[in-house]
Amino acid sequence: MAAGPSRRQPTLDEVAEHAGVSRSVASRALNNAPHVSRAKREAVQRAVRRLGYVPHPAARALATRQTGAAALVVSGEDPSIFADPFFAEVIVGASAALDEADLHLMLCLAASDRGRKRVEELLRCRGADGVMLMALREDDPLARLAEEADVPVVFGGRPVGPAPRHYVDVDNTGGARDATEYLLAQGRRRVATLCGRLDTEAGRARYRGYRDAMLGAGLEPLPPQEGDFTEPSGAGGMAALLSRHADIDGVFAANDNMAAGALRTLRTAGRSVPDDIAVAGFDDLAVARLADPPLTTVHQPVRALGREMARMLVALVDGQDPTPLILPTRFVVRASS
Amino acid sequence: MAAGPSRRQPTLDEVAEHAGVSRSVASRALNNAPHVSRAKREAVQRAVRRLGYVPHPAARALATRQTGAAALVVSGEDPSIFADPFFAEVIVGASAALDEADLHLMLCLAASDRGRKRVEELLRCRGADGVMLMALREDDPLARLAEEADVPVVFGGRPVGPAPRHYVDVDNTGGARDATEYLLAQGRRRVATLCGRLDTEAGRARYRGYRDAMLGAGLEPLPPQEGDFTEPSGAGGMAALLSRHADIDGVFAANDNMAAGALRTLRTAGRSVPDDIAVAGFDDLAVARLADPPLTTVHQPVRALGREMARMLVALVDGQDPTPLILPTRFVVRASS
DNA sequence: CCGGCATCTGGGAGCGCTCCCACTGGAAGC
DNA sequence: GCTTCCAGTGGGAGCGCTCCCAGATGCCGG
Repeated sequence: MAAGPSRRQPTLDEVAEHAGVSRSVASRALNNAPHVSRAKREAVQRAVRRLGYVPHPAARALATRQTGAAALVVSGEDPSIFADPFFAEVIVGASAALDEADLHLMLCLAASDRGRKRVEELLRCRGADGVMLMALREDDPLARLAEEADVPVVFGGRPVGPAPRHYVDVDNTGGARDATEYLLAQGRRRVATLCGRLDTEAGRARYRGYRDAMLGAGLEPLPPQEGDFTEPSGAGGMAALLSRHADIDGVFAANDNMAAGALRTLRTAGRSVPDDIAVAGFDDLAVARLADPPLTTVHQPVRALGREMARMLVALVDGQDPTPLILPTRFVVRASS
Repeated sequence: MAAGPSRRQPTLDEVAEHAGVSRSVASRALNNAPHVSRAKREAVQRAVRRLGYVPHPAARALATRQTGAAALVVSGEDPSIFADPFFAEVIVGASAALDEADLHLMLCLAASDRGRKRVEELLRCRGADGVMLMALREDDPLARLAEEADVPVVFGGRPVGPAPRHYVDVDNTGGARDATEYLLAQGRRRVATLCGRLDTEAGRARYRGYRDAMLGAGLEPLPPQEGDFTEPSGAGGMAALLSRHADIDGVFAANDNMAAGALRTLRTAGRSVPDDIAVAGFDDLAVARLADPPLTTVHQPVRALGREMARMLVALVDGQDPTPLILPTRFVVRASS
């Protein structure tokens, strides 16, 4: 804005003219392509600097059929799901990796119908060179659309159902098993789980980990108390759990939010943590450290998840065929167990 | 992917041919422009559906000189700044408002040098129809670049220095004053502040609010203990404060993260909250409720902030000249005071 | 001394869209 | 009856870039 002389941006033709070369040569020089003499290459570079030339992305996109952008789509009918700091970390990782590949990041919160429609268009018209898909639920129409679209797609977290060709996930089952086994090793016997949405693969996989650990110890798994990965659902779930099984002495929550909710309910109920009941979570985001007591939890490398999704997408865009990636989790003991 | 027949997307010419009209008519029909007979308009719509036509964004962008996207730039040398849930909320709000205007959201974390350079390019080549700028610090080069760029710019939170033409902010000073006055009204007399970065306007404004309240009560403001809006800086700052002024009985922290850090330090130091020391924060994000004790804090409408930034930007893109907007805060009393 | 080859070079044809403009024909105005 | 007008129409010229290809130049070996 300002009193800025709103003069048109210089075009490649003008650069070429100033450098005394043809448009073709200027273009080649700009893209570090061969077949340009040293002298002309430098002349072009000088002209670029002098004129403050910046290539027009749309023109380039039209000619190359590449947009120079990757999209991160977060599904879910409620936009609040995105407020989970989990996604912020994913974005930090993805953004860094995309920066390295000189790709811009488009963020699509496919919450409203309108939002979903726009994502659909994006997929079909190649509005981005590639798409990262997250937080899909069972039968999410986005999954089918993505598979059909003629665009590289990477899933962040396996969707429910058959595994897609390209995805990055963390070892949900292993992490949940580790956590539950730890609780059992501490001598807890009545261990329940506040599981996450069972229409997500993460929710299911973490529940499987809990169940496997229980069965492995010769114990009967308690029926899952399902929540939606939010703090209130953890608090409510914990209350339900207490009323059904007054004698539980351990809880594995499918994420830290829910574990924090459980802590709140337990505090209200006068149960002491970890003396009466041990609590373990999953994620190891900021809330785990801030909770009182600090949460024993399964650390998942969220930033790396974002980074690896982006890298896989870049590889895909480059015509490679990367294999799915499962990132390891790390069990972290704090005061809640 | 799949076995998808990677056949080219249909073009507008093909739609026109199928509908038995010229490209011009098809274009007009598509854009709901006048001068198209009802019959042909419908014929075009049918052809669009039959062929599954989606306009090519780059071609459209090249012809109209509009990209159909708005960028949200978050500055800061450390990408972790973005992990603050504050930004997630801003994004939810902005995303919803942009959806309504049919604009895509590009997210730029201008952390690395590379990232900043790419933002600069974005600004100069009109890679987006408008730009929202957040988290600028004093003398941030992005501010100057944005002012010079021939692109609508909206600041999220006033930057330090002269007010820009277009910005949305919250009433930082008023909120901070409310909080401090409340502490004073409770009978606290030695009230300190854990202020935020003083090279940001939010940090300064909240400190001013604290200072004004103290002076208004005839008390001498304590020298600000500066932090960087993170939990650790709140914890460390609180420790420093305690060692310098053992007798303080109230603390206003410039945000909830720092207040949470303060709570942690106070717990360790054996000071009871709110009995020995009352604590108030700013933001009212999730952490405020989760803290123990839950935080008395200044609620700021973060999602609305994002929404209004986006709306202001849309207005700007539409050629209007909106005036700056200051959103009100709301003081929320919880157990920490 | 000339064909052959590698390196440069620039003209031109797109990429898929919008939009200006010149043209048509029928309704309205005198 | 004629002009005047305007909704409706399609041709064509861009938008700014890439990339193919034909031509030009220099240098080698035969």
